[in-house]
Amino acid sequence: MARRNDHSHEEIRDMALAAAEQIIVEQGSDGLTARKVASEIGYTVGTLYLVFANLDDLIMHINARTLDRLHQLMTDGETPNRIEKDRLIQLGQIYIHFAHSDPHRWALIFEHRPSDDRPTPDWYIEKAMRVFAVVEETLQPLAPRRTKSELSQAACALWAGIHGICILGITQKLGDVGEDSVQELAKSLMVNYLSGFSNNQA
Amino acid sequence: MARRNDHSHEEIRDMALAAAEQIIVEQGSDGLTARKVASEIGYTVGTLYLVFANLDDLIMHINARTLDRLHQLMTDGETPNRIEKDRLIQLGQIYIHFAHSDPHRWALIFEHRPSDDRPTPDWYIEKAMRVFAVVEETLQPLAPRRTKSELSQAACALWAGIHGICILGITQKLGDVGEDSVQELAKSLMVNYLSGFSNNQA
DNA sequence: ACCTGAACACCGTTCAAGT
DNA sequence: ACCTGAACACCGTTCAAGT
Repeated sequence: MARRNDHSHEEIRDMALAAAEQIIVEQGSDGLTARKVASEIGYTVGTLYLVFANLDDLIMHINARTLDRLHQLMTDGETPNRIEKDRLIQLGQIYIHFAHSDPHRWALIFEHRPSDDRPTPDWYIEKAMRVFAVVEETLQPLAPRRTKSELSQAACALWAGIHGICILGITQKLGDVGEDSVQELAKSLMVNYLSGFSNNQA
Repeated sequence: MARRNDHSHEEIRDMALAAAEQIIVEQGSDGLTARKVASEIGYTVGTLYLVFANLDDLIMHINARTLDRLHQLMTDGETPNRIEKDRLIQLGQIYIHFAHSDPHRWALIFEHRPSDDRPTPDWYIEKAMRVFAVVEETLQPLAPRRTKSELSQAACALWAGIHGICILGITQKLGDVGEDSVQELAKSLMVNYLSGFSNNQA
């Protein structure tokens, strides 16, 4: 067989991504193999390598979609009149809920480590930054006298903190705690951190 | 060939762990395979399965050693006269420095996810708790009026926070920041969190 | 009794050869 | 031109068979 031309490369790409995402959601990253993705879309493995550089490339594109969805969730239902502090806490809640409701796709983002020879592409970094920027913008009104670099450091510390709680919670490294406990821990982190960050500004 | 009896199973176990750790340190977890470990100690793959249940079991034992070393680092050079707040910050520094100086072994602890059918053994959980207890004990004098459960929640939030910063720092998810920036972020997290946690107690 | 090594069921990745 | 499918170089894990 050969020369089927049933689908354009663009179409094959989208089909492969959709199939890969379904595998990830259902079985986690251990279940994702090139052969499975290929057979799911009715092509052979070789075809996948016509469309993606390798499996890492495919994973990166799944992660890009995941970041887009997360960004959507974080900016959706934005209620500008809300008190800023609540808005920040809400962002944390959204993140944690996202991680719990879609643990495999969420975990995939952090399982991927950039190798030395293939550095993270710019389009990917940009998507990651876009999510992060939401936090930074929300934090700003809460400490108006802080410099831009202080704010971005605070957003970093805070978000990494939420993320760490999420990880240890989901991977059960803190014992068998549910989403509610994780939410509480995150809230405690944010409230106490903000108390220091907002009050002690120049 | 067969029946060599050059080493007891105990000895083979130790040799295998040592060889595996060297591979991890030098090549990271991707480089760790049962065949490599076996050939490194002069036995065949099969022998490894006489001594470990599987590769996961072997990794768990490496992680146990890593946790022991981390605990050692955190309790070594304890200077009781030091101000408590500095001691806590020092713990954070030790953790971050540890992660940076031994990134592969550190990462291995968090790459391992407990599967449903093989839950984390008690002896492992105990070792993880022992590290965590150091944080909790150090935190206690800083907020003497907090309840035990508030303290343990705070230790959780704080430590998970440090850990999150560490992860995002080392895996370059915050851009290409060095150990110094990570240390600063962690310090910012601890100082601001403590400010809220100590001052707002009943 | 202790260990081997070959086998099984998989991988990611490549690329000559079919249509 | 487009895709195949067989090949290569690996995996983790098992277990009959050698000494």
